[in-house]
Amino acid sequence: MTTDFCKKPRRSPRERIIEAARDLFRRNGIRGTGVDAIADAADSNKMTLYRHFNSKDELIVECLYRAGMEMDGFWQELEEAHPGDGLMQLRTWVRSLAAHLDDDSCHCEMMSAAVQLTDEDHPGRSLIRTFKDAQRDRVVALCHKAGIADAELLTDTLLLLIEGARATQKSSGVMGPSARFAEIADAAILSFAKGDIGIGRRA
Amino acid sequence: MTTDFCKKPRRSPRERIIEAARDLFRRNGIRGTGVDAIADAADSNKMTLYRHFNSKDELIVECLYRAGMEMDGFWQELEEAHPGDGLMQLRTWVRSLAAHLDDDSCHCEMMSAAVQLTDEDHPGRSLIRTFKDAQRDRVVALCHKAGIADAELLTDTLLLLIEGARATQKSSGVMGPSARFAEIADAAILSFAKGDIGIGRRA
DNA sequence: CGAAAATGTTACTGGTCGGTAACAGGGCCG
DNA sequence: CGGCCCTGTTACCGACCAGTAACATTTTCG
Repeated sequence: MTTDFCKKPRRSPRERIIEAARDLFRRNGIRGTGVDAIADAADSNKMTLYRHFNSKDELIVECLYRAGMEMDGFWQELEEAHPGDGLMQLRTWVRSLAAHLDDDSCHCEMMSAAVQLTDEDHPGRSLIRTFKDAQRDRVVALCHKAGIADAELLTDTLLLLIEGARATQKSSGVMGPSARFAEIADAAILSFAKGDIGIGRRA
Repeated sequence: MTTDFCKKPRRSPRERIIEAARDLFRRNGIRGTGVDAIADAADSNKMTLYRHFNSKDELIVECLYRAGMEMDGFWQELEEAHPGDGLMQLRTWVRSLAAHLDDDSCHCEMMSAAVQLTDEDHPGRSLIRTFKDAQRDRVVALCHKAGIADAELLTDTLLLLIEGARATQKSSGVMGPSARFAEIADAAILSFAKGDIGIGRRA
């Protein structure tokens, strides 16, 4: 029996493949990543990959699903951290997103996929759409709970700022407009919370 | 001599190739578009393409350059339409961008390219960066001329909203948050113009 | 242990990719 | 006219792509 004191129980090939795929998709793009490279990075092989996923597209969908689940988990953490305090959840959400804009590993898998999956019928597109709609509903509910008058308007304002921050970070770098995202978004939240019915528009 | 009453002087192969490339890049993505398809769509051939561009990457850069030039031309039109009136130029700019969010042919070539050109050293990336920096400077100058107190902050707010609207339109559709972009952005401009020093924050 | 299930290895297919060589027209201008 | 430059055509290259078949190995678990 060999010493196994440093043997970490390796995750299943399936998990390794998904994780490797997400990483490569982020770094090299979806179309720029071949299944061979994924299998290799996962320390597995192409056959095992195709035993778990009928096609590369199916793997793409699974990756997007995981990304969505992670976001759902984050929403849950926010609720547990500030139970019932919608305003605090909103502000913490924004602050946390802003923290990810500093490094280059921007986790905008949904947006990236939306740009790269040009086929209108790609199954990943409906998943993205469903996730985004659900996220919008959730933020609207949170705004309502926070006592925001026009919850939908603040929601759309924040969603535009967030996606804009992610996109701008990719094109203008970390010192571009996205550097002031936290400041701008938080000001918007506080403005609406104070009774405004739009950016700087008093009721 | 044949009747040439309907003979439109065809543009040069070079122009046709660039135009076809931009169209295909928009519709099928950069990596999803092959040079054969470009040459075919341009009603030309691959050899002529490679006589004008040493590589596909060089063609990509030219396409991005054209996109930037078109934007520059639009800024010029704005100045001519509302000479000296920075505030009006800003608002018209926003309104015009919003008008393009309704159809699916969203002209976010820069953002799309920034996502798809994953190679950090791709020559297109520096072009995008330079263009975005110049655009930011221009908007800042316009805000100053419009008498905005914190010109930089309004600029970054607008840039985030704009890029966010484009990105959101691709992931959430035309009925998503981008549908209210014009309303949100115009409110931000008016808020800053009224003396606010941030979204809803009075001096 | 022993069998079944999961995983790994090698080699292969047909197709597409970016890019090139050799050659054949075609319009323009002296 | 005759030469020249631009354009078009065909065929090809090596590399990579997604996906599969056949077989060997390891892991899991009754």
